[in-house]
Amino acid sequence: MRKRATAKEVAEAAGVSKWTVIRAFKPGASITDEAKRKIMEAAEKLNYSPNLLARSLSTNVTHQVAVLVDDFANPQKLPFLESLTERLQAEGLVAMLININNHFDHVHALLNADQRLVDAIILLGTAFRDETLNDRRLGPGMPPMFVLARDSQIEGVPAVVCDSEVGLRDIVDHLHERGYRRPGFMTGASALSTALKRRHHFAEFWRQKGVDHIVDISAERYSHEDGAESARRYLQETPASERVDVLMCENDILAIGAMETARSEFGLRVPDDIAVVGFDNYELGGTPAFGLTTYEQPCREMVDLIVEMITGKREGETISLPGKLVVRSST
Amino acid sequence: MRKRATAKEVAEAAGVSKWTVIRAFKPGASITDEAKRKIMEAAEKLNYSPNLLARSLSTNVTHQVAVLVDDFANPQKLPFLESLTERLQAEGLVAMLININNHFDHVHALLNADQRLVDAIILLGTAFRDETLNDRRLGPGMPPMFVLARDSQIEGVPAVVCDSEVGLRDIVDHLHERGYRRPGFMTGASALSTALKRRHHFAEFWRQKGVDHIVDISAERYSHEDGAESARRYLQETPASERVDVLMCENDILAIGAMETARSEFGLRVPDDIAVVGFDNYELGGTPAFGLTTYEQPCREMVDLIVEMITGKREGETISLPGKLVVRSST
DNA sequence: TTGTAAGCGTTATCAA
DNA sequence: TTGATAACGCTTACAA
Repeated sequence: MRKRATAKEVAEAAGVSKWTVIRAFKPGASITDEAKRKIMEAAEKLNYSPNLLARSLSTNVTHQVAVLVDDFANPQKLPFLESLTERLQAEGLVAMLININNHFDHVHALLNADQRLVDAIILLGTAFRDETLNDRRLGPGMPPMFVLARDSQIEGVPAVVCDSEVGLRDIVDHLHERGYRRPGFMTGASALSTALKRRHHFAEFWRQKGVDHIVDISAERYSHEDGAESARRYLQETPASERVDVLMCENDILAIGAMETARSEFGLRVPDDIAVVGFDNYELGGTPAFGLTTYEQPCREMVDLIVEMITGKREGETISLPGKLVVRSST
Repeated sequence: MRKRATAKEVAEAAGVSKWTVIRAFKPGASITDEAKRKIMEAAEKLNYSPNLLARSLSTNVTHQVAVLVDDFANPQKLPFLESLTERLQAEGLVAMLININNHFDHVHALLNADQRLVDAIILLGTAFRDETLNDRRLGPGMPPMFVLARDSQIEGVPAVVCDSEVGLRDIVDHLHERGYRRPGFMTGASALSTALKRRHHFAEFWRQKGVDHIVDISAERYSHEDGAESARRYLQETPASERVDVLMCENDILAIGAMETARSEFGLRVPDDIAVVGFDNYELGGTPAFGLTTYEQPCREMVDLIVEMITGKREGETISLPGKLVVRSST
């Protein structure tokens, strides 16, 4: 077991008390330059740095934030993780990445984060069932929770999301203008509130344009294989004349899977035979091979807001940010 | 500030001493069933669970592992993060995700992990400069380090990597058999040892087949835009008759960028006019649009090995695992 | 089996 | 400015 130098040892080496050493490492503390110099010298020699664990035990602040993720198939997670860690670290916080996929019990993950005294818990786009938070194992004293990139109607849990209402209106406006009139909607896991909400807005805006019928297609999960598979099923069982002329998919990965199947297995031209729209603006959707029309989430701004809430620079509240319609060749 | 119940409070509620409470929460401890029952009851009522921070301070074991990542542009990071967190959590460990991109000082990240007393540090595919570890700020008592998915010739730092020698031999054998004779190699950041090594093996195996000249193309970073840009430059300044007939790219993302540019901007057919090979077997490379021939890293096995080393179930040593050639339509 | 004392390395608070 | 005391919540070792 490695051994770290302690403040006490540095104190002895520098000929002061350990409390003076502590002060030397505390930004605004009152200490003479001379004492500080001696201490820093001894500290460097002994390779001392404060033990953050002990500090946390005293202060009850860990500067750790748990980030719960359940869906690693969505490449959109990566830019979110990048921005999030970057912004957190800039605030002196560090992210504990917690995988809550099927293998793990969500409640257990929350309890574990609690036992580690994290300063906050972020649910990053997780398919969290609202009931989870009502589990009796979860006491009242949990760390503050925040939802990022997924709707939360959980009372008292602030969420920062991309405004699906504005987004879908923009999309439907665009599609209608382009002349599409037989829309379909592909969901990834339709039991989730986010999916339902997007589906709802999509239908609603089409209704306002006089289009009442939306074809529903559902994929199991948010992977391009599942997108491909559900598109395949739909195209197989639907004669060409009755097919949708535009397929809106809940995210880019599903859209790419659907688009690829339509093209390679059914010989359909995109967008002439069938147009495809995604959501998220995943990087590769923009390559010429796909040219996917999509809606871009304001990832950086969303992360900024969440981190401001966590650090207390901003009141915790649910915020919807508008994104940006990105029109490409698939529509 | 929220208040957690302590062992002492539970002890009072259950009418025992706090040490008995501790024992009730310690797996193999000697305690009567009756006492344990009473304690668990009181604990549940008070919503008590052990404070892991305090435990760590005493035991000097945090069950936390720092995972350093610098390149979030590579979607391959996601499956690695997924497997890694899954395996670590199965062992009762949790991952601290630390972003060490340009904005952050690598040495500082290491020191911070050290101050948090992490049990180990994993460098996940990071472009770590070997000098970093020689920084004088880094004392001898750092937590054990491990390199995952990138070569490390750092003394005493075990690495688990995909064997690039075997991989490149398989690739070159395949390409030669297909009749390609004018190979090119695209690196993402050629100063890195991994890139140099792959490039070296690629050239070496071609030499064994009697092909001595390799065209070098270098991209700035590992993004599909950079892959596209460097392919564009090369194709612009090279007459069709002198071009490579196969382009091996250091990873799939570069390959996809290059392939797309060749097709959409230069009207080249893949693989007839130019074949393209990637490395990693990134999920979307397999879609019909790309059909990218690539080499698959044994992600799960690699993670398994690293975690076994971390938990001490296996001696720490550098291990190269063979991957799997995945032949698709791009060659 | 259970209780006691000492210690982990810090911080907060107060006295000097 | 500095030193001392108590506390954070747990673990280990030992005694009852």
